[in-house]
Amino acid sequence: MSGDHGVASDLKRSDLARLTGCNLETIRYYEGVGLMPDPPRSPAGHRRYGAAHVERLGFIMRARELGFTMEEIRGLLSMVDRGSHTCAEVEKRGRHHLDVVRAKIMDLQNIEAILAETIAKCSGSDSPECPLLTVLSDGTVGEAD
Amino acid sequence: MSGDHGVASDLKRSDLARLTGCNLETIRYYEGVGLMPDPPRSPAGHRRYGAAHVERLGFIMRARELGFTMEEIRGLLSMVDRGSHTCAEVEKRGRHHLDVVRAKIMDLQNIEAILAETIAKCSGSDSPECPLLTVLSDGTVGEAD
DNA sequence: GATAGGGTCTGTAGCAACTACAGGATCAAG
DNA sequence: CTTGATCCTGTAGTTGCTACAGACCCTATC
Repeated sequence: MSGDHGVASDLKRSDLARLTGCNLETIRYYEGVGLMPDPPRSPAGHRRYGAAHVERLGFIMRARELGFTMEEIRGLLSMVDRGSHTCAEVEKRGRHHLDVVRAKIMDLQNIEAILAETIAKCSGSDSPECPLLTVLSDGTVGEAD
Repeated sequence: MSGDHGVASDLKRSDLARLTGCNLETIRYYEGVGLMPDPPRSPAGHRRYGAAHVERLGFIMRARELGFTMEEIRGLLSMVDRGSHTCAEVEKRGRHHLDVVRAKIMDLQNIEAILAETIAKCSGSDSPECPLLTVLSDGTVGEAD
């Protein structure tokens, strides 16, 4: 090997998958939807990746972990690709996403409260009477305790 | 009209949709996947619903609002249909679902914390330097403040 | 009785965001 | 040179709907 500098620049798809933790097939999917660039190919047509691909896929995966949608990621990446990004714009998009995340948390907390409250009233017996079924049947939450 | 008793028992699909707030097409979908029974038909083949259908669809929609999956709802409904349900069993399933909901909340709260912490460091300027982009590029959260 | 406009019927395609397979080509080791 | 692993492509499946096309039917009006 000539010059082992951390990340080699002749990676197979499976190498990229292993290095990033991304699913093998998902790499091809991201290529198909335009999030990852079409990589160079070996003479036999096999994809060859380099350090830049590792970085880009890492970016995508971290964005996914933070719950960004593919459209949002596409937007962020294309700004960066064009070099036209500013902290102000990125922050704006980040805040929007944060709002969405907070809204989802609140939805789930509502659900959590109703479930917890209802289940707390369950007898756990063999009776067919069940507060949870009542809530589902009637929509009556927290009434007539 | 002969005897207007609250909910008529000769409802069209659009009536059922209106009464339950369910989307028109979704009713057909629930029928297709077996959550709703095949309703009786008018001579011309049009679906005719009654009070029992309104109740059942209401059950399904409330369960969906609480985040139950279709498989979970299918399980609950088939227990009730067979009359083989007990509060103990329903509670067990409810608690399992509650665990899932709580896990989702925790995931989202993690995301929320990282996003909020990172965005708080944004300058909001026209500079291309951006803490959020740094996090996405490097995965370095909350380091070197 | 004819017609215009709605509603209903069926099957099917589309959405997000992947994941998994089938069937063939290619590579790397023994 | 053969074997098994990996790679290639295209396509279908997942969850839970939603929406459309094109054909039928129902009701009201003239």
